[in-house]
Amino acid sequence: MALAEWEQRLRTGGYRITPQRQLVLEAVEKLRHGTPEELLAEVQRTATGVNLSTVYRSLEVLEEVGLVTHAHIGHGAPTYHAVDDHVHIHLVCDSCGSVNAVEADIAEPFLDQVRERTGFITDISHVALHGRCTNCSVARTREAPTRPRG
Amino acid sequence: MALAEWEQRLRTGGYRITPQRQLVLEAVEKLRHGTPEELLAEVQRTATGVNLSTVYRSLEVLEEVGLVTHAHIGHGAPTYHAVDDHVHIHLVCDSCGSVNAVEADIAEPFLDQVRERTGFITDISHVALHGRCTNCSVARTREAPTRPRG
DNA sequence: GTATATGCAAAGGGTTTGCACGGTT
DNA sequence: AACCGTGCAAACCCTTTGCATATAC
Repeated sequence: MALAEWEQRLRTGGYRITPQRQLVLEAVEKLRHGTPEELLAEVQRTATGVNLSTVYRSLEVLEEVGLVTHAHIGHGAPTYHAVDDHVHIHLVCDSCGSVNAVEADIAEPFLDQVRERTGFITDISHVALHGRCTNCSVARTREAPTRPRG
Repeated sequence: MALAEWEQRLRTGGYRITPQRQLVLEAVEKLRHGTPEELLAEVQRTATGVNLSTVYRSLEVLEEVGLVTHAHIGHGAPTYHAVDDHVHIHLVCDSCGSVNAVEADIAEPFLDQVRERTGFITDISHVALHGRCTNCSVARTREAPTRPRG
């Protein structure tokens, strides 16, 4: 039988096909985005014996062969998602902690300019942008908002 | 005698003037940018007894009253700098780890657009952007570059 | 004198690593 | 059979916290 896409990718990268890697990939696809801990929880619904370090190692391999990516949203663990997912920029409010999103393509002119000036090719979705959401910037004109670390 | 600017700021914020806070602030200004560990080392050139947790607490207070800010550049500790410093965006290469910078104001049109669409006010210098520097994106057309975690 | 800051040590979250065992090829 | 991948436990980095003591006000 024909190998599935993900199997091909692993093979081509010189990696083996293992149940753990398959489960981690399926967890990423099912949850659409998740931290290593969250993915472990999902994986363990099927296979309780899987270890957190295996999830980390699997994610590293899956990312290496282009099946998943990760983004840094909050200050904690990164979130992983399947590569075919819709690309967006996360906007994290340093005041209330809320997370909003905008289409990544509105950054294109800016990123083109960065590349012209420096040659740097930016993966804008890799890290969330920080600042103040509408509510908190309005509130700020009245009184100091809450202040989580940034 | 007149209180220095930094003393005023602390007072106004309801904080006390302490040698530790002064030393941490001076370390930030001297190094121009540094991680908590690096700042501790600098502080300890003058006062060996100062503790790392005091540096963290001092930075938090100094940031609260607007004397310092921090930015997330690499994956490790954040770097602190004086508020009057030149504002720039850091560009971190996920392939070779190099860090470049561009003027923050080239992002203005983009950030205006983000605000129009979402109301979100972005502090673009707070987190470094990730991607590939000139060298590594050229090299990539020939062979796979090194791959530090992003 | 009283509230705040500090030092110390311990704990915390997230991640990586060494090693022996088990599974894939 | 050879090697890669896994589980486990320990270690790691960075940061926060509880508590007793010291210090700025």
